[in-house]
Amino acid sequence: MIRLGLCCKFNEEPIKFRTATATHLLTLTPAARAEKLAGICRDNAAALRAALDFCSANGIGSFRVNSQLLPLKTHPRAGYDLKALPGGTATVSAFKACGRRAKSLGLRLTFHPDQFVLLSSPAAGVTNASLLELEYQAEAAEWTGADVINIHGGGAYGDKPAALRRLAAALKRLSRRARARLALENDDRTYSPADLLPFCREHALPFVYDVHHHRCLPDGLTVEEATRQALATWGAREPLFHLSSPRDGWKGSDPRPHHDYIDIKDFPACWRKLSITIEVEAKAKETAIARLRKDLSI
DNA sequence: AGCGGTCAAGTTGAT
DNA sequence: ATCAACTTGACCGCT
Repeated sequence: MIRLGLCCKFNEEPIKFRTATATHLLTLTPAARAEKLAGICRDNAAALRAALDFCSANGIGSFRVNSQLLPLKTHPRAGYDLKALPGGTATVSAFKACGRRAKSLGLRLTFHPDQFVLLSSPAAGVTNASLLELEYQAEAAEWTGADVINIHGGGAYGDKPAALRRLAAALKRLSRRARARLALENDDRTYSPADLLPFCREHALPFVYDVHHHRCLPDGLTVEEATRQALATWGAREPLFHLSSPRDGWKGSDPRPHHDYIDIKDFPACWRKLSITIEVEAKAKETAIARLRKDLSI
């Protein structure tokens, strides 16, 4: 019933995704730069394949793909087209093979663009860069069969309704494949479930419910009520939720940093019998999922 | 092999 | 003013 999801990387299992820095790449000749990027992308396709097989063999039903799968893909000066890199066509094929592999294993894949992807920003440059990044991730999602690209509401800029209006306008600029995968998640600073659920209903966007963020930024909704409303935004699709525990406990000075493991007391009782994906945001990664499976007896 | 400085990007709130 | 936090420390040049 419950599908547990691993986020981006491994704790003990030696599967690594590579990246690169723009500063270094820009010191290289164009040919050397292309070779370097080609090698990283090829290795990352192999790492993704290994990640899928590991998840399948270890009771992990979902894997979140790192935004740096194709590092610096949309960087203004170091950006590139994978197909134009040496061996790029074969690497695209390798990503598509990952998609077939995930499907045959029954694994769900997701993307979670990082904090710089903001569709509510008043700065046109920020929005444009965000749209470009979302289109890159949508293409990678299409290759690999990922069905969700999950982002936050972004900043409030002193006027939350105005920020949400800009977000709504930006949605119209997305391609079909990006728009069809987009989901919105509550954060722990600015956008609570109560802020985003009406917006998601209005724009037919699924809502990714992060219960840790909700406990850090409460809004009057109970966990049960937020859960119920979040489920409804997914229609026939499998809902996606997030779970983590506070590093220093709920009475610590800052409840937001994530713990290595999930404290089973933080697992909402009302989630137990749902058919959902729960992405486990615990720093001990697959080790934490193994422990949580034990605690849940699944 | 190991160490330390560095790394594309935005926004918020605690210090 | 600085800094940590956010899905994640990893890369790179030097010794």
